[in-house]
Amino acid sequence: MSDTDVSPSGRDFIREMVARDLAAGKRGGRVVTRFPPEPNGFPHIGHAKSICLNFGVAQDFGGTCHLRLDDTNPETEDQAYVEAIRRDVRWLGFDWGENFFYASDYFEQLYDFAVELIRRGKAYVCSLNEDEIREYRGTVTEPGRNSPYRDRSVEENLDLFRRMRDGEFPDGAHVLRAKIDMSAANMKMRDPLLYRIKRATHYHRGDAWCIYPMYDFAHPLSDAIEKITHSLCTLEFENNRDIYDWLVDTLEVPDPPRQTEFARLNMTYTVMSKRKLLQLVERKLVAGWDDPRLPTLSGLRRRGFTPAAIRDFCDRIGVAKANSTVDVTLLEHCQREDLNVRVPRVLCVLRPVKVVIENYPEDQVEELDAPFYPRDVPKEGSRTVPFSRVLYIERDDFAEVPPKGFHRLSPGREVRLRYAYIIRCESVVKDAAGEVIEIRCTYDPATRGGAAADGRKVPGTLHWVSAAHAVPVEVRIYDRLFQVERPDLEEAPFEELLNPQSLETLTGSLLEPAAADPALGDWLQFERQGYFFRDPVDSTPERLVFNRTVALRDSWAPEAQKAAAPAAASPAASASRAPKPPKETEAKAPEPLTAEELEQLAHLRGVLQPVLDAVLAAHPAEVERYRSGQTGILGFLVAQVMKRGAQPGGGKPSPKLVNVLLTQALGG
RNA sequence: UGGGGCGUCGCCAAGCGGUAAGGCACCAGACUUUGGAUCUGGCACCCGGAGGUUCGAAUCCUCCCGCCCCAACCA
Repeated sequence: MSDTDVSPSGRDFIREMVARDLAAGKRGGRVVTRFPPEPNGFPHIGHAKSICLNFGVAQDFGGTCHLRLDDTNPETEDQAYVEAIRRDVRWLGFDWGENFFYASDYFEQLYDFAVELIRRGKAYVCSLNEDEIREYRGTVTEPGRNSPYRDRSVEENLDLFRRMRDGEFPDGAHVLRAKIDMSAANMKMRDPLLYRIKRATHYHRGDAWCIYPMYDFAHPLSDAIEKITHSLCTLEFENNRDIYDWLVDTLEVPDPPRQTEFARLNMTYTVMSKRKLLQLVERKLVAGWDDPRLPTLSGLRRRGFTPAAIRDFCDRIGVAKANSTVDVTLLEHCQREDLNVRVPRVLCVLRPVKVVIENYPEDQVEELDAPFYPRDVPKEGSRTVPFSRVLYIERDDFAEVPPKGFHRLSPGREVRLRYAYIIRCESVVKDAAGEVIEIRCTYDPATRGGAAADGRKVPGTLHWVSAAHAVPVEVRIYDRLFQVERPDLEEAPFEELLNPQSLETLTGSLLEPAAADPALGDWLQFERQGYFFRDPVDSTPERLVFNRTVALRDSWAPEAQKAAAPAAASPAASASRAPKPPKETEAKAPEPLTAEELEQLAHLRGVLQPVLDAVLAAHPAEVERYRSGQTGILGFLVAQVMKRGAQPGGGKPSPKLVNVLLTQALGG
């Protein structure tokens, strides 16, 4: 990208900052970012925000973005997570090229940095135990006390640190600490720990090390090693920035990277913390990391969410510093928008009820033409659907006693079967329990294809399948995992918060035969239902399994609610939305003009009259709005006059006087 | 409580002293062989609150209120 893209107002405050840095000639015009996950869990959509940001900023400014595993704690990390991270970043559509790194590959350099810190008298080996360290740290309101080991000589520190590395001491015997300030107001600066002794096998380095650097030490220096220019992280690291700066400055790292924080993503009806996700998986409240109800990228992928939709979502939520929780309906909207324009429509009856067309010949089968796409989707393609005497329609599409506003089938009413015929319900057959098990209908042979030749209006169109031709499939209807909007704010156990309807498995669904063809692709829209994705794990040619990615918008659902609970709709709800009285614009006592100003005013009026007239003439709408009481717009008009009204002498007119003149001109 | 950050529509979010963008959600209507899609219109006289500066304040100043983060040998 060229310099012309360095605009003062970017898409977000981070891009603005990068643009400013570039414009100021900082960092030799380079932009290098990094996505630095710890491989201790599966990436989720919150990570996607960070991935899109880091790779996106690099892309926008012609820079590069590294993928670096921040693997400094061997106890929680695993190679399996590394694979998941690599796969998911790639799946999202980003490419780190050659720039794939492990912080653990820097352990030797990091060790050297630590030695250098000791040499400069800026780090020491502390032999307090964990509890003592905590105690010496003080509290948020009281300063800490210096460790008794703080003044060890450089030689002693060098020797001890060397022996820590050599494995001469048991775990926890010593730590390396930065020598900063035990009374710092920022708790993070009270001699933070840099290294701890930990005999654990590292998934990547094996047993090569028994001391491991802490995040606060490893992260900034890994950034420095990779010559990162902009280190973007989430808000909870704001306090850590002081250490970051202290380290790169104390070690005199050339052209040091700088850290900038942004708000992490939260989303309604789900949890995002690794701890809670892990808990859901371990307690088997979900089927695994790739459970389609989880916000993990593997879960979303299995559910049928697409990289394009997730990237679009990340674009739309923005990047800012305010903690926020994004409405999951935005994600759903992005997904529908992506699939709408490219997915074939087919007919699938999720919960079937039998329909017999009494006047349709027993053994007749017709092949009816049906396009895959509606007229507003610019794609071609069609198939035929078999029609016969015995069909199935959706159970919900029939009501013996139709609620108000019901457009579907009920006794005596007509309805259109999509691409087929208009039928009328003549009677129903019930079982012993009184449940409708069969709907008896007649069809109108003159309506083949679904069009009523006589122009008669049919209120509803239903999806259907032919009993003899339909393919049985399994359909998994996924819904929000939690029934509360903000589960992260609740203290109740998961069991009470989870949505019992988050998964409904339908084993008796019936798919039209042509739709079983895998050549149609992995995504299908089941008309009037939603977008579905062939389950990549359980679906086989013999037993098709579809996951509902997202339902279609349903403008009947809210109506149906009202119809079901008519008494609940009280007019009281609307009362609170009564029109507010217009705010009293306190007519500030017009500040009296001085005699001098009065004199100027007369003069100004003479000079400015043409300008005033021109401005008022040029902005009739604004004038109208002013006259109708929207007086705030006066500022706009003043600005217009100021712009055009440079006086002959060159000086700008006094805005105060322009204000007065305008007010008068407007009839004030 | 000391320090750091943040408060603009139900949810996100622009705004950088001169007419409160946009999206999602919601509501109404048009169109419709998906109660889908699309289109049109409606949704903040007001920016956490109170003062102040200014011709003019969401933007500047002062005070106050609320929320988040920090006292792991986690990241």
